[in-house]
Amino acid sequence: MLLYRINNFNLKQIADSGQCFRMTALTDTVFQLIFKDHYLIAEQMDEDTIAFYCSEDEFHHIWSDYFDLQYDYASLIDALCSGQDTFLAEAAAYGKGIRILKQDPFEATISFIMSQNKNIPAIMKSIESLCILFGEKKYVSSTFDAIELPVFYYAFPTPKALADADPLLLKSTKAGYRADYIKKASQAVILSQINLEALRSLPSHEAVLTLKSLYGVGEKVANCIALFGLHKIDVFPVDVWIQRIIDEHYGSHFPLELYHSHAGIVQQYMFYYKRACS
DNA sequence: TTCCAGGCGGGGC
DNA sequence: GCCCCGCATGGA
Repeated sequence: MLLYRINNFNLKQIADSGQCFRMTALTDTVFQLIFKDHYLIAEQMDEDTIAFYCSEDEFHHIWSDYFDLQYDYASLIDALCSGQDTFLAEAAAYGKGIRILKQDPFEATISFIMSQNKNIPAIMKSIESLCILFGEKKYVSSTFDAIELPVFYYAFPTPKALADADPLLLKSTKAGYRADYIKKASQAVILSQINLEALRSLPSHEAVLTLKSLYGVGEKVANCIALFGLHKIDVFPVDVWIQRIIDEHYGSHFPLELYHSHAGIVQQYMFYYKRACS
């Protein structure tokens, strides 16, 4: 176990922010998280202290980067809270513990294809079902005082597992019409028609354009993959919630140019605040 | 029960 | 380019 002091980091807000679908609450303050084939339990000890139940080595090599611990969120929040935009000031103050996770690009691709036209609880169920049916079963080796760990968990499926998936079994995850999108996107990865890792080195708009070449990936899903799977924090995904905010608070035009390099983080505060308060 | 959900592809203009 | 429709299915 490793105690880490950091500001602007709230596990519950991150888990509820709709950017990842495999982080769940075990208690009010304890959360479990699966990233690729890694399993983590973390606990919010107080506002500025997190307990990571893993080795120091695993923390430094995996979770420190995954949670974006190096980025200075405080400066951004201070700027938003003291700015002219009252809606954004409220949103940033409300969601000040959110961080943009550095998720796996393939996992983000499949997860956000699955997400289309579903609500967040339904997405989480479908993703978990997908992992149980097509992911590798892993066993948890560590034990911790006072926290009861599951005996095993399922890693996110590999591209090959989903490319070869039986269509009926895939549809049993409640993927519905998205099942075909998931299978074709996975096949594109297997056949090297797209190299998701290589997109990291491209400018955001080119990465988004390439992602949209996947069948079933449109503007919104491509933006989410870029933001959460490639950590392109300048992209600004517009879903029905964000569109509603823009219509209600900005006269149907959001001044994106004011936020350029970190528009994706701003978007997350807006999304989280609007959903929590509706 | 009805409406809505982190939308997309396709077809008609 | 824009608009509209159908799509599967669970949550609220």
